[in-house]
Amino acid sequence: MMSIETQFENQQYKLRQMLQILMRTFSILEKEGARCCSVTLVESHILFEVKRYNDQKGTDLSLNELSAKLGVSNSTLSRQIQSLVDKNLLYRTHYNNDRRYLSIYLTPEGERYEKELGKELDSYVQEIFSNVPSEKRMQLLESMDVLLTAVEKSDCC
Amino acid sequence: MMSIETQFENQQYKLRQMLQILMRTFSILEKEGARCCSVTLVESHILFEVKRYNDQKGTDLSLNELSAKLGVSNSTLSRQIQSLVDKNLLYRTHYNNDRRYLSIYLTPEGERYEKELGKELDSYVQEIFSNVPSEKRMQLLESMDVLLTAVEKSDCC
DNA sequence: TTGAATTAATTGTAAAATACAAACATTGTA
DNA sequence: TACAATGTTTGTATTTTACAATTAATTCAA
Repeated sequence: MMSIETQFENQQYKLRQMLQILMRTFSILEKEGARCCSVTLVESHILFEVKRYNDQKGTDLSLNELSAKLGVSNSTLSRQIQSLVDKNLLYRTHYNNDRRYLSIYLTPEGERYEKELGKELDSYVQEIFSNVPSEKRMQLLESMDVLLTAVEKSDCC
Repeated sequence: MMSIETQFENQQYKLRQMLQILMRTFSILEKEGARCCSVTLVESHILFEVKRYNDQKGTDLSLNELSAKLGVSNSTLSRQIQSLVDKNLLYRTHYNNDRRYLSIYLTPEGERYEKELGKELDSYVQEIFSNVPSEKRMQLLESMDVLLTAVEKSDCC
């Protein structure tokens, strides 16, 4: 009979393994989806995050904030943004109240691309979701929500 | 009142978004964990996958199989493996029954590294899991399992 | 109010990762 | 035995990346 502590450790271990496998699988899908829309993985992450941030917060995102969210260095991000500006997918101007900061937001074409990318990913997720027994679907969504909330509460993330 | 179809679409959309955010967060943790153990992200994925495959299947992994699992080209993987062999973390020999294939497996030191990496990630997951209400934990584990099973069934993955 | 310290972003540079195509090695087959 | 097929490696060029130094804007303090 396992002790409560051991059970807890096992659960964590299992969760970690599942997360690892899931992450890898999904990152491959993301790469493929991005390829289809002729952007790189990081570029797709930028488009996604800029869109999400603008929608949710109603304000623009600075380079510093974005690089922290994406886990890349400022210099890398600066060049990636340049590339997206060149492709006419992003606007980048200086924030008027403090001209050190950037205001980054999507061009109309950037919006289209972001939507396109999302659809590409949705089609993968659709397939996966269709393989989830229908009686488990609500539970899955709820659990993912619980997990995300926990992630947001955690200092490590 | 939403139609059933629209509800279904919304669920997928939500699942996709949650997966995207989760993936990004977790990949940053993985990067950090790998850094701590002075390997790159891809190297850590190699160690993880080789270990997992050997444990589960009891046979060694070929380069072709591994590159498909990790979503990188053969040439990239070949060099990454070389680097891990140089660091004495991987063995790479030719499979005797068909000497075209490689047998890849962890050295004792590789095993230690893999375990170390796992612990690093476990500590992150531990924190996240501790922020999941205890009455939701079993459900979360079950849901992740369901999701993984669905992923494995899906052609796109 | 001016100059130093602080903060945000960019750029110079070098190293690492990556993919494609060609080459190499081994095995299967006509 | 020749040659097609399969798995891996290597040549090459491109891309990505980070660190450190630089530039630009702001804040703070004497």
